[in-house]
Amino acid sequence: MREISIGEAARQSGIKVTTIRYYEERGLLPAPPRSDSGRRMYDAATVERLGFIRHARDLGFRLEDIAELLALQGQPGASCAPADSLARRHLSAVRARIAALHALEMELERMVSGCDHTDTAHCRVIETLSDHARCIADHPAGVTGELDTAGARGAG
Amino acid sequence: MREISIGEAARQSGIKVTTIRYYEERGLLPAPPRSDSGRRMYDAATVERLGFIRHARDLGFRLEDIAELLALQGQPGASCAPADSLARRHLSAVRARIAALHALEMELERMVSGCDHTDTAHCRVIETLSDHARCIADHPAGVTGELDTAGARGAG
DNA sequence: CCTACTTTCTACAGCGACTGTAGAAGCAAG
DNA sequence: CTTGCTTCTACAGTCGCTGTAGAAAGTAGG
Repeated sequence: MREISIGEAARQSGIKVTTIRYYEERGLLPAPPRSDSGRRMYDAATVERLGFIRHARDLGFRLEDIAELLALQGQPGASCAPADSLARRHLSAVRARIAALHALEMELERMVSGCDHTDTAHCRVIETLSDHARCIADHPAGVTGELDTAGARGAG
Repeated sequence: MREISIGEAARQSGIKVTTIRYYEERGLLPAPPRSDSGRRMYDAATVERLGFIRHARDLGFRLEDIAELLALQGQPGASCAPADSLARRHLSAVRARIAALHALEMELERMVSGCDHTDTAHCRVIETLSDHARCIADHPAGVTGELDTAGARGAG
């Protein structure tokens, strides 16, 4: 199974053609050999690598971190401490994000459940937003802003 | 208290000067009158409006939705159904996001807890990523990709 | 008045991870 | 040959800002 086209690689990995090219540009994939007419020709190993990337992306890792994980994967003798540490840091970020979203969830719940659906002059939603008394806005969680796009991938 | 400078408005609302200008550009704020030398002069009502925006942003509403909420706020007789519906949709998005992040959290937990810290050849983290057997990657939650930046604001 | 510092102004580039567009070329089938 | 799909490059757009550059205007102290 040599000579896999970019379209075929996309089908096998579940990553779009344009995204594959983007990963190459960002250094996550080596520049592959080209056909006479200039088309990218991939091998099975590269498609494997794409699977690794997809899985890591689905877990919300950033491309920069994925590059590091790929590098670690390539050195079979090295300590796995960096990979472990990276994953743990990411887990912390995910948890912080969940906590922050829980706070939002609660305030949003209070907002919509308290609305009696008459008109905007008495709308709880508008009222809540207009009233900037202290609420989550004043202690905006310890979220570092790191984790943002996890899980937002389309189902293809 | 007429003639509030942009810097003063920023201080009072907790929104940065550059962000206020950005909101104006995006149509969330009306273009304010200018001083002789061309500087923006705000009034108390606009600072109130900024407070509304900040609160809504802290709750994770998108600027486009905030513009709609602001418009609704401005028509005291209108039905609050659109605002209510918007808030409910947003709450659903937040919940979906939490669910997706919970799935990530669990897989990340399995990953880091199973790692025995020897070397990358046996690292559970690397292994898990390399093995693209079915997992969350294959049923990537019903997250629409809508909600992403909520709560990621700095503590200023 | 002069200097130094701060604020404000405009306009544009950059972030992250893509997605979409435009226009050209290659390739396979009818 | 034509049609239609794939691939190519290069660049703009998404979202909600943030940062930069360079200029002008304001404020405080000497």
